Amino acid sequence: MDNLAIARILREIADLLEIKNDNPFKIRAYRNGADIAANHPHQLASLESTELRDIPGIGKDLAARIREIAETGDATYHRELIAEFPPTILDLLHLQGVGPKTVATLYRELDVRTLDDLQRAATDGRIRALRGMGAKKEALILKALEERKRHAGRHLLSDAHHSAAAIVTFLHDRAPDATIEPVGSLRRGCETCGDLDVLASGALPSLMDDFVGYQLVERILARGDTKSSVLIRGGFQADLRLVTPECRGAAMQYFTGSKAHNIALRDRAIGLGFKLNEYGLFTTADDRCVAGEHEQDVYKALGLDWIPPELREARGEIEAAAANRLPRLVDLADLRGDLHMHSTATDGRDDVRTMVEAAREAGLEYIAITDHTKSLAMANGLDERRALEHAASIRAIDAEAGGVRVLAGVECDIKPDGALDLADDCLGALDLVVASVHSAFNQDHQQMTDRLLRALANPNVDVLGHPTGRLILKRDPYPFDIDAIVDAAAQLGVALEINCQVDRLDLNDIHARLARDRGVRLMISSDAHSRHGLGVLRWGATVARRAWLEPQHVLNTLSFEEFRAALRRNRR
DNA sequence: GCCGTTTTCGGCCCGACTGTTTTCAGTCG
Repeated sequence: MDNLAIARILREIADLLEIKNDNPFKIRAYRNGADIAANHPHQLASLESTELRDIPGIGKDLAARIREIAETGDATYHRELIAEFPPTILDLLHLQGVGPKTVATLYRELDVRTLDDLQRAATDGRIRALRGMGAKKEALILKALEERKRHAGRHLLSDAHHSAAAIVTFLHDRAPDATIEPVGSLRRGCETCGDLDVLASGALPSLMDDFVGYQLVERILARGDTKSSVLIRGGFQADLRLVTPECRGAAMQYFTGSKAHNIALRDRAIGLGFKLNEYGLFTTADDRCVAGEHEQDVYKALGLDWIPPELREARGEIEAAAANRLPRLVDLADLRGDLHMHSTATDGRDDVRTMVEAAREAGLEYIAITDHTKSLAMANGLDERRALEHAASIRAIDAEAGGVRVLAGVECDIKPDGALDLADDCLGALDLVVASVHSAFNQDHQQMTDRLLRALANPNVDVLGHPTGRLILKRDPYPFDIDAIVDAAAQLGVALEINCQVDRLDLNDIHARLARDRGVRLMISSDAHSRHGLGVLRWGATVARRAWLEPQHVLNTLSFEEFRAALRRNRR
C-alpha cells in the first residue's frame, strides 16, 4: 500500500464520519492524517507503529489504522462505516455546493445513493420538497451534476503522472532493456488527462501479460500483442502499446499527438511527398522508410526542428519549427525563486525556517513568505499588526548569514468591492504583495472585472494570485474580462501568477500565452502550504512551457537582485 | 482523534455568503 492509497482510505473515513455528523475534530484529525500520508516523503507502510506516532498529527488510533491498512489493505473501521452508508454516496459529497448534511438528508429522505439517483430526484422535483431545500438548491444540484458530467473520465495532470509513473516502473522492472515511456496528453503536459497512454519498445510480447496482471488493474478491457487496455484503480484507463525499436520514434510522435498537431504534420508530409503514420515516415513513390527510429528524425525529414511535446497543439508550432523560430522554453531548472508560500503563521504546516530550508534543498535562491490576511479567518489570516510582526521575524531570518534570501510578503485578500484586506501603509511596508480573490466568487462579469481592476490599481499590488480562481475538474473560473485584466496588468506592471497547485494551474496555458503576448510578466509560484509543497513548481513550469514562455517572460528566473528591482513597487 | 499537560480532560480556525427562512442551517474557504 502506497501513501496515496492510505490517504484515500483515511479521507473516506473522514467523509463518512462527516455524513454521520460525527465529532468535527475527529473528522479533522482523519483528514489531517490523510494529508500527512499523501505528503509524507517516506512509505508509511514501512514504518513501525512507534515511528508513525512520532509524526505530529498521528496518534495511537491513526497509527493503528495505518498499520492495519498496510498489512491488510483496508481498515475495519472503514469497512464498518461503508456498511452504514453505500460508498457511492461519497460521489455526491464532491459535488460543488453539496455537503455532508445534504448528502445525509438526501440518503435518509429520498434514498439517494448515486449520482444517477440524485439526477432523477432533482429532475422530478423531489428535492425542493425537502425541508431546507428549494427550487434554487435543486437547480444548483443539477448544475453541479452537469459540471461533473463534463469532467467525467478526466484526471488531474499530477494524478495521471503518478499513476503512469507507477505503471512505467512496474513494467520497467519486468523488461529492463525495453524503452517504456508515457505518451499522449500526459507527455504534452495537458492540465487534465483522460486515458494513460504508455509506449514500450524493445520488449517481448509477454510484457502484455505483466501489464494486465498489474496489481492495481480492476478490469481488463482488451488484451492483444501490440495493444492492451485496462481499467486501474482510481478510475484510469491505461493503454499499453508495444512497438519495435525501428519505429519507436514514429510511434512516440504519433501517440503523443495532439490530434490536431498530427493532422497538420501528416498534411505537411503529404505536401513533401511522404506518408506519415505510427510506423514511420515513408516516401509516397516507393514506400521507403526515411525516418522512424527517432522522433527527431521524423521532424527533421519534414524540414522541422524537433518540437517539444508541450507545444504540439497546432497553435503555430509547426510554422515556428519550419522557420527555426521555436521558443527556448523555460524549464524548471530556470526557476530561481518561489514567491508564494505559507507558514504556520496562518494555514501552512511548517514554520518559516523550515520553509527556507526546504527551498534551499530544492535549489532555490530566494523565496517570499506570503501568508493570508485577516478576511480569511479560517486560515487565521494576519491583521496589520500581526503582518508587520511576522514581516520583522521573516527579515530576521533573512538576515541570518548565507543561503536563501527571504522576502516578507502577504497573500492579501481582494475584498468583494476590490479593496485590499490590509491598509496601504502596511502593504507598503512589505517586500511583496500577492493579491488574490478567496470569497464572493459568484459576482457577475462586470462586478468581478471592476473588482480586479480596482485591486490592480492599488500600487502596493505586485502580482495577482491565481487570477481566474478556477479549480480544475471542480469549479469554473469566476466570470470576468480576462483581456481587460491582462491589459491593465501590462500597463501597471503587475505580474500575473501561474499558481502551481495541481488543481489550480492558474493562469492556464492559453491565458499565460495571452499575457506573454501582451507584455505581461509572469510568476510561477508554488503556493506551498508545507515544505513538501515546493515540488509542485514542476507543474507550473509545464504550464509555462505550454504557454510558449521563455525565461525572460518569467520574473522568478531572474537573480534575486534583478527580481527585486523588477517588482512593481521597486520600479520607477 | 490529537495534543499537551495545571497527568486526565479541555481545546481544537471562524467569517461570509446563499438559500431557505422569519432567525437559521449548510457550504465554502
